[in-house]
Amino acid sequence: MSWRDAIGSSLTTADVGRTVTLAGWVARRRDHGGLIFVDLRDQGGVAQLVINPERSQAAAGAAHDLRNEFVVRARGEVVRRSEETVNPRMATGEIEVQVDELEVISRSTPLPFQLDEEGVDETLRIRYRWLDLRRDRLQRNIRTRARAVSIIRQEMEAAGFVDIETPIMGKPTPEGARDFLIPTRLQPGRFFALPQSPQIYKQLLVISGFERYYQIARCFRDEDLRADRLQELTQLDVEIAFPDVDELFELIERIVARIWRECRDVELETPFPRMPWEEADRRYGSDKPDLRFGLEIEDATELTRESEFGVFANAETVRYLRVERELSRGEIAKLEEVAKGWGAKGLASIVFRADGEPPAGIAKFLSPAVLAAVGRPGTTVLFGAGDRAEVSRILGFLRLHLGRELGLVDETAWRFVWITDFPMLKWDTELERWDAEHHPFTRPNDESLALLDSDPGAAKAIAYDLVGNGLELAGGSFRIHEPELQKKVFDLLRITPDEQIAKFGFLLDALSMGAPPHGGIASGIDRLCMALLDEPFIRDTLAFPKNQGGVDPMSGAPTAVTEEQLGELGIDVVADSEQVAEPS
RNA sequence: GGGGGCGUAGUUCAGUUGGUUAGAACGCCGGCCUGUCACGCCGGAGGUCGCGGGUUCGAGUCCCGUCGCUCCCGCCA
Repeated sequence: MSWRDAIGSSLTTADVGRTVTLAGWVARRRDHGGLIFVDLRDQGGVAQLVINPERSQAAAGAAHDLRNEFVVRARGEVVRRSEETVNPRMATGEIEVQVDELEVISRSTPLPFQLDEEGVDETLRIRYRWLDLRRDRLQRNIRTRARAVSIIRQEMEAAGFVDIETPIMGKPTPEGARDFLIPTRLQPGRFFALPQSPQIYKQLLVISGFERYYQIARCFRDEDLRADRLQELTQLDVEIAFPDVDELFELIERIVARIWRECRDVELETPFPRMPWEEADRRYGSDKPDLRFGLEIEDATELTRESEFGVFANAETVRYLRVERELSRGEIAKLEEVAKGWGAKGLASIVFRADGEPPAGIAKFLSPAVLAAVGRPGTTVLFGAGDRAEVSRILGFLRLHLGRELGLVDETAWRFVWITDFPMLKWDTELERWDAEHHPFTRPNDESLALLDSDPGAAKAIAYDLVGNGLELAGGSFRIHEPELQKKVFDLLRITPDEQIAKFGFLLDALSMGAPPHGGIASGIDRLCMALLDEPFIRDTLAFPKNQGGVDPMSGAPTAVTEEQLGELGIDVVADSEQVAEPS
């Protein structure tokens, strides 16, 4: 009787006394009594066996076929163990088991994709996520994430923080990201919103006397997804009374260092360096600089002020990147295309030849003194000219692009940095008004208080981000605890007194009833895990992610609902009928 | 809202200047194999080339439209 003939019934007869070799033991899972592989190929298949942790000497438990065709239960005695690893992927030859009993529990249909295959279509992977999660990589990710969260809780508890839940259904906030809205049958025509963050609640809790609050909170933002951005994210949310920057930084550093130590066996150097926002913007064109490579942005505004090149002479800012290579015309043209994709008008360049030939590109418009200042033999200089913020942004993107393209990034490095002294406001050119850089409750530093009247754009906030390898891993600020100052900032943001009361009246009330100075920080755990796990996609730090369109290909959510459901809520769907889904 | 890339078998992909019955690997099905370990060997099934239209004697290949996925810009207090 063959293995297959026996499917659906017990295999005990044919296999009693038979010796089979376990094709591998996944060492990482040894402590969990996890999966191992049993080679039963002489009977038509390879089995993956779950060892019962209580029976370390014997193989017992449910198992999956390597091709995931059968679930079997086996029982037997380990007859040989070997530390030798013959096959790096399977870790073969480690254990041999004398199987006494083998029973087929159930069988599987052929799988929609092979688990040892790379590059499987995203939608397919998410649609069959229960299979995808069987991959070693995903198993590692999810288990490591759990360990990281456990460490976070241990450290927060040890530091005396109180874990407090806040409502998921709250008040819509027109500021900031778009809200996910929730209608309710009891109040037709009215909506709750899912929290973008527990920001106001945590401030209220500190005002209540919970002077050290934390929560691992779900946050929701109805914005476009990216490789490193989710609509539904999990963050460590922290708020304290009488805040101290050093204390907050040390807390986060302690947690991050312990996570990297215990999950990656990497010893991070703490404290992390600090860099004012202006410096990050000037040197790296970013508020989340990737410090794993150099290629810093240089300034040439004054140098080229008298230039014959009108674009430079008239520009507010001229900055450049000097690449340590002579780029070809083709390469430069390609870079220009890429830069135009980011909104650049062009990309002026000069190639400084190592062989002494005269520099090519726009060199003829620049004086020898300028050329000598910016160029080195065997390099290419790429210029950005125009509005300061725009030049900074474009060259920042270009720097990252070149870092990747030219292989400048030290992939083995861990470079964390605190970015501090963010501007408090940014000018919204479209709406022609000031907008909060962080959020409207962010406290200006003492020197900036006076600037709120005279030069709001120059005001600096007590706000900070933790950046790791170019990813924003945490961010926070001190908050405004004086109702008068809060109103003043609302005024600056063009929120009318009526709106202030309608939207934030309860916060202003709370601030007026004895609010201590307070501030905090929040860290996106999904992105933290992304960095921790070297995952290029934040999706793979989650068990059940959605695709880039915000759809769950597994369940099909979001779906249309019935007329009855809509009727109860007092909702009419009036959107373009082409775009509205039919109820399923 | 905008830009780039992709869409061919269950999966990952190939498909030459447009040219006969669209290929490979893995997977699947049948057979053989008592030490395999990406097992091996023999045989087999499986494809509306995303969808619609057009050009052409002839379209997987060229053109237009459309849908989906993906990466990016905008957006993400």
